[in-house]
This record gives sequence, C-alpha cells and structure tokens, in this order.
Amino acid sequence: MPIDDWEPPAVLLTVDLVILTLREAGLRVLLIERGVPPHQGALALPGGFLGHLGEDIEAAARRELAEEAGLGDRSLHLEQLGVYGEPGRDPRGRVVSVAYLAVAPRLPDPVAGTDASGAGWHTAESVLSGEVTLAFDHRRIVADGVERARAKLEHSSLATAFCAETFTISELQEVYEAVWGTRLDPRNFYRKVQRTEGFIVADGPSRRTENGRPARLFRAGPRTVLHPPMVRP
Amino acid sequence: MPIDDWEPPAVLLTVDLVILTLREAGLRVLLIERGVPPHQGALALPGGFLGHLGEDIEAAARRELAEEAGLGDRSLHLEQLGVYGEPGRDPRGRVVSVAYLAVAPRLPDPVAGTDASGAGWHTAESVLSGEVTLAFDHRRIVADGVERARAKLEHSSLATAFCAETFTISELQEVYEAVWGTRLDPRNFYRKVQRTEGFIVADGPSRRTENGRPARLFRAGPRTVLHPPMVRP
DNA sequence: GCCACTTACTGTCAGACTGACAAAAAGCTA
DNA sequence: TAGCTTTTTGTCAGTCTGACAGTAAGTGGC
Repeated sequence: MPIDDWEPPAVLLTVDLVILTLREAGLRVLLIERGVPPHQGALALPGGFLGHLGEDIEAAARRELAEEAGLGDRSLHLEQLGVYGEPGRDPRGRVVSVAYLAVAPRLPDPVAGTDASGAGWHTAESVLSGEVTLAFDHRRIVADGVERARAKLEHSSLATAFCAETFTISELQEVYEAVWGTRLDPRNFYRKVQRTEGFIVADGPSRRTENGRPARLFRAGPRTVLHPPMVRP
Repeated sequence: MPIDDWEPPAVLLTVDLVILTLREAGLRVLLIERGVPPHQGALALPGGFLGHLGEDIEAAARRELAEEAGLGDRSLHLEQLGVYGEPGRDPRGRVVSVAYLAVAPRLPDPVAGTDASGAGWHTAESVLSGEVTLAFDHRRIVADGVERARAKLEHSSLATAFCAETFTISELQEVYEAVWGTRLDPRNFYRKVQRTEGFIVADGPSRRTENGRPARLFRAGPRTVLHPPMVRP
C-alpha cells in the first residue's frame, strides 16, 4: 500500500528505570529530579535517550543505572518491563521509552540528597497513591514495575535480589512482606522456604546476632523458578 | 555529559505479531512470506513499520493484524510481549521492534495459500525446533510468545481466548494440552475447572453432539486471574 | 430393540500442601 | 537466674492434587 518512496517515520528512543529496593522495611523506588525541560524540576524515573545509534537497549539501561543511580559495577537484577510509546506522552516529539525493572539490595544513600521531596528513595506507596507526582507517564510505569515484582516474588527467586549476598530467613520474609504489603506467619514462611529445594542454601555454620536467638545465614540457591509457588494471601 | 547541540539518535519502529491459534489439536503460529527485502521470500512474523509519526503502537499492531492476517474486526486477545532492538538485527538500519502476542480462536484458512512451506499456520513445534527458518530474530520472538502463553495459561483465563464464544470443557482441555504439550487427566481437569469460580459459566442448557455423550456448553466467565492457578505437570 | 462403542460426567481415596497455633531453643539484659 | 526477644521445630485439621473406578447419555451396527 505505501507509495514507492514512502519512508517509515523515525522515533526517539529512551530507557526508563524502575529501581526497587528495601529501606526501613518498606518498598522504595529511586526517583531523580529532572535538570532539563520538559518537566524541569519534577520528579521522574532515572533514564535517558539512547546514547548513539549502535547502542544496545539493555546496555543503555545499564549505562543509565551507572550514570544516574550510581549502581554501575554492582551485579543486580535487571529485566525488561515493557514499552511506553503513546503519542503525546513527551512534548519533545515521538518518544518511545523502554522501561526496565531493576532490583537492588539495601544500599547506602544514593547520589543526591535525602530531602523528603527531592531525589532519592521514595516509598512505592507514596508514588502509587499519587502523593508524590511524577513526570510523563512514570507513575504508571512504577505501578507496572511494582506489580511485576509482586508477581515474580510468587514464582521466582527474585526476592533474593533484594537481599545482600547472605541473609537470614526473616530478612527474606521482610522482603515478601514489604513488596506484597502483607504480614506473613514466620513459622509457615520458614517451613515453606526451607522445603522449596534449591531456593536458598545454608551458608556455612555462621550465624548473626542482634537481639534474640541467632539466625542461620543463607545465600541464594540455584533455583530461579519456584514450584510450587509462594502464595500471596 | 552530552555537548549542547547533541541530538539523540532516531530509530525505526516496527511491530511484530505472534498470532497463536489451535489447528488440528496443535499449537500454530501465523507466518507470512516476505515480499520485499531484506529476507525477501523468507518466512517471518506479520508486522511492519509504524504507519506515521502519530500512530499509537498498539493501534499499529491492530492495523497489521487486519492488513496482514485478515483479523481486523474480530475481538481477540492482544498483549505486548516485549521489545527486540539489538543493533544489527535488521540490515536496513537501527530497527526496534515491539512484539505483540495475539491469541485467536480456531479460524478458517488464513489469507494466503496453505503450502506446507508457505505463508499460513505453522506448528509452533516446527518453528521452535528450527525445522522452519524465520527471518530476523523472529524465532526467538516466537519462543518468547509461546512461553508467555504457556505461563499465562496457568494464572489467567487466557485459554478461553483460544476457544469460540461457547465451548465444552474438553475443548478447553485441548487448549491446555496443545499449548503445554502435555496430556491431562480429563476427570481432574473437569473438577479443577468447575471449582475455579468465575473461570467458565454454563451457557444455557444447550448441548452439542458428535460422537459420545453430549457435552455441556460454557462461555468465559468474569474472572481473569486464576487463584489457585492451573498447574503445569 | 439390544449391544458395542464413544465421550461426558460424578465419585473415592491417599498423599501433599496450607493456615493457625504451641512449644522448645538460644542468644541478650538485668 | 529470670525475663525478654527472635529463631527454629512441631502439631493438627482442612484443602487441593493425582490416580483411578464407575455411571450417564449419546452414536451406529445388526
């Protein structure tokens, strides 16, 4: 149907990052303050344009992860979330964004300051409820990212990506409780996690202490798919 | 870091469609024969460039669904699968493709002829095994689409999208068996499906006959999320 | 009309998994 | 040593699953 000299339209490609972590027992997402128009000064997801025409999209995501979030050399979970390309979502023209979901273990404070309303780790709740306003369609992207994380906690070992290399079972439980926003019975959780072969493996006879009985340390096991799954109440 | 007059690179955007259906009790995917270079004459997924700069991506997918597959007015399941934008995947330049997964009920023969090696419905097995060769990275896209369908059969009511408006429980079972590539016990399947409230609802006292005892007819119920899920053996 | 055959549907039963709860173990503080 | 906290091990009844038997309701052959 197109006439012989028809040329397909070209679009601008960006990557946006939903970076999740746990802080103070709550699910947090990293937001930056935009330094340039459009939406200058507004909060938004870290991200940016493809660097050059030959750059791989996931490579661009990792580059932004380093540049904007200071999470360069770390090995963290990174997966594609989806494409957001509705016409009109960006006043600069036809901008299509590939969103990625990243999960980071508990970290020291991020690049920028920690003003409650500035760049930094904001609770997922404040973003989803609209208490914090984001630029573009980024609130929807965060919502999709959080829902993806919630779903993957059920069927995959994603929860271990929120933890340090070694962790206790209660720390793992805190991940589930924070991401799902529910409380779980420690005894049933303990049983379930222990009986799911390959989910977590004991890390030597070491222990750790703080207040009560010392807890055994574990690390992520080889299994990535949980069968049967953890069930969200 | 970018210099002041830096301009972000522009890419070409395409949509590709993984259209799945059931034919002769097997899972099939629709392939077309490319009429223009690159890969002229090779088999590929239906799809094409964004029509114009203001076209919505999902709208483009629906347009290709109508133009290339003749599935225009039908209401069928359509969801975004992911982005495939590796540099070098398309010799025409930097082409980024948004893949969609579509699920269609059993249909009459598609647009083109039915040569075993030509355009038309090919078994998913022949594509995944490499017996049939596809252009670009389309084999990987098909693999991801099939895996997505397999996973969603567990937790959602996607299976009903493979069926006509009304269907019997054995027809629904055939969907699961074809997509998963396994055999299921009809009695346990019957029980499981019946007890999952809202998955399927009886469609009047009507029946249908062919060989054995007539089967009750059902239609898709209001529930889209299955809880507890169907389990893949 | 009776019989064989096919498919649809209803049960049964033992084992696995889950949710709710009790109790013991192992550290700390006072 | 007593009291507190948190971890770990059990218990028990209800539910769900997988394997399998048996009944119901059509077809076609004779």
